[in-house]
Amino acid sequence: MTTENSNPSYAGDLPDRSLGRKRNVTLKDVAAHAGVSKMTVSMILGGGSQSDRFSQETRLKVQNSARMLKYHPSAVAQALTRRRMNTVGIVLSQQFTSLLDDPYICGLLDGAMAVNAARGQNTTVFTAHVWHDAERSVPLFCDGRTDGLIMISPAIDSDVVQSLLDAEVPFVLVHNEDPDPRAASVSIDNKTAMKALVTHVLEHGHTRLAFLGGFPQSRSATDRYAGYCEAHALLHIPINPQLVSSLGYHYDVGVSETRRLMAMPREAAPTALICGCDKTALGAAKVLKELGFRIPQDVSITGFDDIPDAALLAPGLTTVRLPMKQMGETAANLLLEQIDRQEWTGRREILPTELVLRGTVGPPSGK
Amino acid sequence: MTTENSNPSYAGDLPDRSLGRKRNVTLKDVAAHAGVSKMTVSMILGGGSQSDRFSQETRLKVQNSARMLKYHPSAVAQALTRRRMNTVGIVLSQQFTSLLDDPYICGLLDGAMAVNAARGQNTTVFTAHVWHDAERSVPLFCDGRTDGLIMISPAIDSDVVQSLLDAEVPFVLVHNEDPDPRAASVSIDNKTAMKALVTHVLEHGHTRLAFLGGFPQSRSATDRYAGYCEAHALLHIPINPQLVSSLGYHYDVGVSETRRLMAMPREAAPTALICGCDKTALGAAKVLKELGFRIPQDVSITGFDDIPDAALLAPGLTTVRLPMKQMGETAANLLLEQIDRQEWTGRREILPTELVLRGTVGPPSGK
DNA sequence: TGCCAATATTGTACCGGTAAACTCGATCAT
DNA sequence: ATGATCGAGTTTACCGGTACAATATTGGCA
Repeated sequence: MTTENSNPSYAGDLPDRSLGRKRNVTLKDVAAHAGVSKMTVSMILGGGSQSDRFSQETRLKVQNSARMLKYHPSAVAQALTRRRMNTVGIVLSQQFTSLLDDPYICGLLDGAMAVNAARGQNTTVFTAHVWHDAERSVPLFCDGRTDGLIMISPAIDSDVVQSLLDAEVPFVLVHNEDPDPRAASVSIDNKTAMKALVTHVLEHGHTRLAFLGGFPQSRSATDRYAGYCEAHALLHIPINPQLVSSLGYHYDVGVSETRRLMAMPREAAPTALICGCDKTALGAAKVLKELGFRIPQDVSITGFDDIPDAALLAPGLTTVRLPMKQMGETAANLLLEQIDRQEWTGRREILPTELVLRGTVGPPSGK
Repeated sequence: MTTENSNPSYAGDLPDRSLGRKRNVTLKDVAAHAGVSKMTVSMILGGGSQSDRFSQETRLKVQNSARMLKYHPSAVAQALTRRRMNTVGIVLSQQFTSLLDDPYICGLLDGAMAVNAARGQNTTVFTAHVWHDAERSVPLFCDGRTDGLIMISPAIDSDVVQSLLDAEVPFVLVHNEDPDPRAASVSIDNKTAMKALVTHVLEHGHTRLAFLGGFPQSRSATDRYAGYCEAHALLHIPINPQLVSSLGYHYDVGVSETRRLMAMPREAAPTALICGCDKTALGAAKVLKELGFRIPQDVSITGFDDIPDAALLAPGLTTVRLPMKQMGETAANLLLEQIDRQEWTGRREILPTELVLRGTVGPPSGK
């Protein structure tokens, strides 16, 4: 008799007559509906070992009520007590539209998300429209909506880094040109990669290799240039400064520089074009074809990045593949470790790249 | 004398000796440091009209303390009381990597984010890896970390939509093939767009237009096909079913179908290729060139979407531009309206597209 | 002198959860 | 018989903020 009167005082489906605000179903509602206390519900639905402590009967009662009322726990309330949102933020320094020019970022995001998911963390992505404006973006990063950040950007205002450091928010810099040594970071080894690529070209017998580099302010650009130089030094081949430029990573640069270079007298013109990135290479290839040069019979050409279009070029572009996915994974692991251990490291990871040999490099013409 | 002893009992810079957990600076800390109550701090830092009620002196004192202690309000705690996170979630149905194949999504994101920012809302982006798995993703959407959602996907499991509806989470479907009528949605007018494009081609005098469409399960594909048909009907030109296929929106489909079509006898082969999307058109164009057909002198060709590569084709691809940015803006506005008014509409917005006439359409050869 | 309004500030009760200690009856070993 | 242990929940006190009502303090004015 006494055991029969469960759900005694619950009023039934309340249609929420508080006109204005929307009321969510809370633990308390479920508790009332099931005729138990809040804690009981919390522990049972919270899952894990906690729910073993309750009788089968109670457990079912609670689970039923939760289902009936369509209860969803509030991540916000949970985060408040647990001091943990179980969410990692990824910050992009660009608008999404310009992601199009930086396709590898997507691979990076996928890698990071996969690791987060595997470790039970959610991922959210922000873009810092007003990147330079620390006032605007930093609060967003420090307000507890994420437990840590993966910051993807070649350049970050030192103010922002300082704020993050001050706020003791765990974070990892990815693809940063010159990361703050106090922060964890993940980068690639531009110099070694370019050195290997240029060596590969030199070994085909070329001696006049043009270099269409990025802006000299950019660390990655100078590193790549250093790789170009080292490869030449290694094989004792002199560099002709006239063949070296540093006008940025753009399709149009490939176009204009190639026009300039190929207008040089036959015996001075380069027989190979080392482009700072694939987009430049694509621009260069287009001009080469227009001018009637065959690739690689007349002129060899290389890129850097391995964007999707690189494989579609005919012949396929010989280039360097960046380990995007692996960078994302490394960053996520590095971050989650910091979060779990509650200690900030300045560890710097530098990942190796991979040479992708396709069809745009061959021996120089006449050999 | 009495006014002089402010900050009486505050202990100074506490180095947080609670070993384990990280303690954030809270309102209480600032209050103690400034020698006022929590409420005073909350109201002053909360800004707006509230802070006028306090004396200049108190205000400065509080602001100073906040700055010294590097106080950042907890978005989580604020959200709990305000019942509002001031954050809009954008859900992508794909991995980021495949964003590369869908460049227009980026424009969409930018448009939505711009509106959100202008209306004082933050934006966060999720991807639903396990899209079909409602169990996994729905909790994330209903747990209060966002105030509403913009769901970008051609197809959404009806379970998910139902859950969202049940949870009374405001949301807008974007780019959805066949949106639930109870939900707000933003789409484009595929049929009208394709009709205009095909009419444009027919008006050049073509009579054999191949159609390389998407899968017939997809609403957008059937709509585009309907546009193709209507244009023919309007100009009283019969359709040859042999020239129509529906093998999906892929580069490779463009390649293989074009090979098939152009192998037909001269007087049966199409003089124009209407491709379901730009990628297909790019594949088709490549084959056409390989086979020695000139565009548009021998064969005309059209795309759909206006991806960046479309403009780089030589000659530039005649295609249809989707109003990506505007879609994002519309979606965001629709969503924020729902959030503000706390009422869910099933309003459906259908946005017009724009014809982009470049160089791949001309009169059929022989005319 | 005393009362009211305006000014400046504080106390209290939540928001929706969770950790940890506590209750209460039943079972168990001694 | 008797305290100890155990099973099955419940109570209390927060987490870090905000809304609202309550409380000093001051000055003006009849």
